[in-house]
Amino acid sequence: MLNEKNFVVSHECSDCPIRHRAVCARCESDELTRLEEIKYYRKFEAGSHVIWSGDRMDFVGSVVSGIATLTQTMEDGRTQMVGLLLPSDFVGRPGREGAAYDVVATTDLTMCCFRKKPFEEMMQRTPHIAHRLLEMTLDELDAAREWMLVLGRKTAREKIASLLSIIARRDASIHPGKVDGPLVFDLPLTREAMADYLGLTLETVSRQISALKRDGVIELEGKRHVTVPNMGRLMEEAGDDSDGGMLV
Amino acid sequence: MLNEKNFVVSHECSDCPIRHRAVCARCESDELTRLEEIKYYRKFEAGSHVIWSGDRMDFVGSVVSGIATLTQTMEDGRTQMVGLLLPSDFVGRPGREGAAYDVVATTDLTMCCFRKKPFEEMMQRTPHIAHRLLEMTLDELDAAREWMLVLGRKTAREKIASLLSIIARRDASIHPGKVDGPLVFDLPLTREAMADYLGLTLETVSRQISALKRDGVIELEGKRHVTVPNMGRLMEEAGDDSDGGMLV
DNA sequence: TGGAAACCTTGATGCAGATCAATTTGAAGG
DNA sequence: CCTTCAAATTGATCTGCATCAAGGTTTCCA
Repeated sequence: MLNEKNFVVSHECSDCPIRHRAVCARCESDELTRLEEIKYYRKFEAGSHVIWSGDRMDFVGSVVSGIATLTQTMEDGRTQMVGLLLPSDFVGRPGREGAAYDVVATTDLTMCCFRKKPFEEMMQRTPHIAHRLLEMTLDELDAAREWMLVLGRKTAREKIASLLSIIARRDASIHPGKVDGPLVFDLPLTREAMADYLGLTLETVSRQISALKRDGVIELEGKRHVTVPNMGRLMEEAGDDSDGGMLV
Repeated sequence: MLNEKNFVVSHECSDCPIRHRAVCARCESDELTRLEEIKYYRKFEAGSHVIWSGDRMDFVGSVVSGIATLTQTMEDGRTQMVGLLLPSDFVGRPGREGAAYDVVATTDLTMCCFRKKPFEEMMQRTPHIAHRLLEMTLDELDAAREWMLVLGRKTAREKIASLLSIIARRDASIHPGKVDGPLVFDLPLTREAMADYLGLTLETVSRQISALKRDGVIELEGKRHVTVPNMGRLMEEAGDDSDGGMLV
């Protein structure tokens, strides 16, 4: 299971986002080397579980490519997505034994992982890694709380617009350049997964997407390919105050 | 405004929860002394703002007594509570300039504060403080995500039961002893504040509380004084899987 | 090339919770 | 003790989303 250790990349590494987002913002190169020693890659098929809620979780890591979701489920089967993991997002709970949620790959997924024990030891030795993790956890907390407003107070149409707006902005930040003009992207989620994120049913999601399309807020080609001709308009529909912060 | 600095207490201090919950789990006494030097107390009247969303926030701290809430508001006035601060809870975002939410005292409130700058410097010098903060932030993240399930997927009755169950458990952990038997506490929130937490209207909150009372799940004396004769029953009503974790 | 399975759309109907509207309760202050 | 005002309750009605149901599309594999 835990194989592919000692994967070596150059220190200018660009294939592993954890270097930039999670850990190595200000790393010295010998720290990088130590990280390389405990680093390995894992691949998951679309639909498979990365980890089950409650299971022992012996790694931390970040998404290299693909999409994963964090979900909670009640005994009777009602489920709520509590997080969306896009490339460069971090997963893991340093200092915690078990996983708190199901982590599911919704597309084929590659993750860059570090075994938890040595990662935690490295955290002890290099304080700025702990700071970077605190930073990231605060970001996630902000995103979760922003999402509480969406779940608690927004209408179905606003919820859909909020989700599209998040995905559009995330996508735009991954493929930079082309600052203005229409945004184009593919929805990485099924209607059902969107419903689980938004606290709706898949039928309502479908209807509201059709409505936004009918009203010219978005254009759809097939079921997944979206064009947003006017991002400002979409954000108005989401009920966001003007340019708002990054979610998720 | 920022006065009462250099408040001095003995190192066996029991009046300031930050010592135990936030910072000083494993402090050496000279670190405690340094903390004493930047520590001060602030009092707020019921209904007043501790901080406004977006304002510069130059302190961190923890609740000594009273209740505060974290809320977000949309332009049209819809509001969603995103956190509930009970005694011993920590507020503050080390490394962040501004406040992300309104923090409002819902009862008279006393906070134990540390000026942010020196607090952050102390964090640099004493790694276990950073670890403790990461720990606490992960707890808050869990609570926020647990609450996303409540907001997105639970019925009004389940939402009320969930909130009562959180408050009951928090209250029980503050006043320990009396392990079993009925739990008794006072609701620290108005019906409207509960509605803002639960994504409901105050009328629905009132109706569902009446219903839980009618069905014998809780007993009410006046509008605020609650007795829970059977905690297990309340948690069933909340839809929680058996004994579940601590929220908030 | 055809058939199955997964995914999506659209329609009809029902209901939980919102909204609108009176009262009632209870605490604070004169 | 009476007045006042915020907080809470309760009722009547409305509506947005869920639910139930019936196709339609796309993908993939035989």
